[in-house]
Amino acid sequence: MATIKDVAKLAGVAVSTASYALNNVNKVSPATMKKVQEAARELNYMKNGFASDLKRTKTNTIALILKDLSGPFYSELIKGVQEVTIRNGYDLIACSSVGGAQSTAVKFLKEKRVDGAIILAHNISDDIILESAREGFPIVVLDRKIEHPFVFGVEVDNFHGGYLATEHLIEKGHREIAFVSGPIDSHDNAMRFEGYQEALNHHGIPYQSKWKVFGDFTREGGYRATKMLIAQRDLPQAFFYANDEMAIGGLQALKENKISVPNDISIIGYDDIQLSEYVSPPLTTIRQPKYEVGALAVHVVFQALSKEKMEQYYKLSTELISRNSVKHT
Amino acid sequence: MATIKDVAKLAGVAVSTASYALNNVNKVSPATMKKVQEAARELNYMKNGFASDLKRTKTNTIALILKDLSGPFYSELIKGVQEVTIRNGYDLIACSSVGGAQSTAVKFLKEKRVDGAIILAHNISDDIILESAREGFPIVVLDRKIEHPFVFGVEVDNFHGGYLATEHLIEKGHREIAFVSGPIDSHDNAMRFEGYQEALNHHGIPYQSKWKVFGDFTREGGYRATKMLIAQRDLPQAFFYANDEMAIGGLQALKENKISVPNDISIIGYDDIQLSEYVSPPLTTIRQPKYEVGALAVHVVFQALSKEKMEQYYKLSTELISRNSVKHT
DNA sequence: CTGTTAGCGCCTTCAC
DNA sequence: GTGAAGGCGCTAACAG
Repeated sequence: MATIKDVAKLAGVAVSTASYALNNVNKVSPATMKKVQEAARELNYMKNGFASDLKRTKTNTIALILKDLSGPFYSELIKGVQEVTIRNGYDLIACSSVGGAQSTAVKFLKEKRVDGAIILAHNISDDIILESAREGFPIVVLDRKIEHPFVFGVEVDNFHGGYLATEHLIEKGHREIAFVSGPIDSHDNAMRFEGYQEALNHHGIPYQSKWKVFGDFTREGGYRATKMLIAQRDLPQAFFYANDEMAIGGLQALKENKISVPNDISIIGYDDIQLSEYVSPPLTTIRQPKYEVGALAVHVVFQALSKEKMEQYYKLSTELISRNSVKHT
Repeated sequence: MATIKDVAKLAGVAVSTASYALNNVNKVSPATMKKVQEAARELNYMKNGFASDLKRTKTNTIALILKDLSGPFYSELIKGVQEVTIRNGYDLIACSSVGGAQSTAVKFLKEKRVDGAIILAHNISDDIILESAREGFPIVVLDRKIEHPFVFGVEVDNFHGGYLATEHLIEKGHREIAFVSGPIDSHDNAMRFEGYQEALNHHGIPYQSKWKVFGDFTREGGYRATKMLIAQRDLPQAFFYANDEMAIGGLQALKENKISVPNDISIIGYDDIQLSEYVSPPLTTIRQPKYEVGALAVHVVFQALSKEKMEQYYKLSTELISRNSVKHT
């Protein structure tokens, strides 16, 4: 690799001059400028990004940390993040947190390889975030609440979403409503569950723990949870799945047992992923403003970076999307 | 930010000792080890990743460059890349090429911020790749062919896939088969088209240019292309869409015009994206071994990095997935 | 085992 | 407008 030194030598100038010329600092004569640029081209010179970042103690890039880069769920969110990042002249890299403490994500968090981060990955511990955030390195978390002057939160109102979903089911005449839960360590899941309980409560329906089953946010999990309830021959009138993936798994289980949705049983999901519209029957669900979450999150990062005073915590609202998996009355 | 110097000072040792201790180099007594670690904890020390990369001239991370981070298509591919990368103790970052020459992707390519790259983004020009690849920085391209000692190719056999799809349609009794093309600058698309022509040819069916329409690889494009043909009131017996997204758009157009698939017309897609299975009718399509492509691509990067002698070019095969969008005869 | 020291490649005062 | 020199934070000889 050619370095700036080589370029300077070939062009017959000092390194500093070469640096100025290469960075278009208005300090060098057109003639030398040209000489340097030609030398650079000839040597196929490329600057070493690290060296310059090191010197400037600033990377101009922010990281988006996801549990799993390959999930279809994130699509819209990423788009929001990406657009705003680029519009601000920053670079965006995405990295995954698989591998926990050894993951790429943690490395980026701890080793000052980016200027800020957005996290949606509940396998990254609070501790790591707490340790990493600091002045000049703001972190925004999308799936939890952390008290720290340099960590901010952007969240959708999962409590209200859970409430909405449950109330919708109640309004359609259902009283025995199962809640298919995601992982217990998920804050989002917990809030949805609380919304569910509150709606039950508000409508005078006692909460019964037998109607809470676990599905782990995966399709497979939703399938199994549903099968289990079917096997017990004690079905509720409706299912509220804490996310769409599980609902789709549940749909499958129901179909295999010739239980018709929504005639025999109503189901509702959460997230409004793309598939939900295509599944049969199309899934009634709670839509989250994913794009907005992403866009706002980056926005917050930039605000923090420019040391503006601001809220620590933002909450976006959800919306019920009514399709055909809930009985019409 | 505390630096290693501060840690050394606080622990009362030399920087080198601190460095050794922090990196678990088997060279330092348990006592000093402990002292250093405590000092580090107390100062909330975090190493500066750049500085260490700079020194070692090696980053231990590879980049996956995609046209659009938010596309659902890449899911499986990313998984393949990710698993192999991690298994080799490397880090993976994904970045997008939106923005062309100013994109994050190009920056990473040119500025030696990673040790190798995998590219699936046809808006990155061949020139940039040619300029960037070099000894110690191998690049694997997934969507084109480039001659360069340090760029390698992994491709699925799109020619054969196109042939397979077309032949399937022909075997089901269709002779007038439209080809809904993706963007002209897409190499993948071109190969699929050639496969289509070859199959026609092989079965003695003359190719007619009126049956080639453009859909741009988007759902909207497939919808419009299909509408156009419908408006001309001169429909083929079957459609071969160069990807599933377009096929799904086409399905929509057909449905709106009360043209039944597969009774009135047969359609086949390409890619086997997740949605294809759920659409109605489920889409017959060509499956690409996406996971394998990803896994193989990283594998090639590592081989190149370890200077093994190897092929420049790999080709994986495709498979027909028969569902219900083609007439059964 | 521990300390001293020379850079990695680049940017940026500071003199000229 | 240009050049010399210091240093960003870290690693890895090398010497003790």
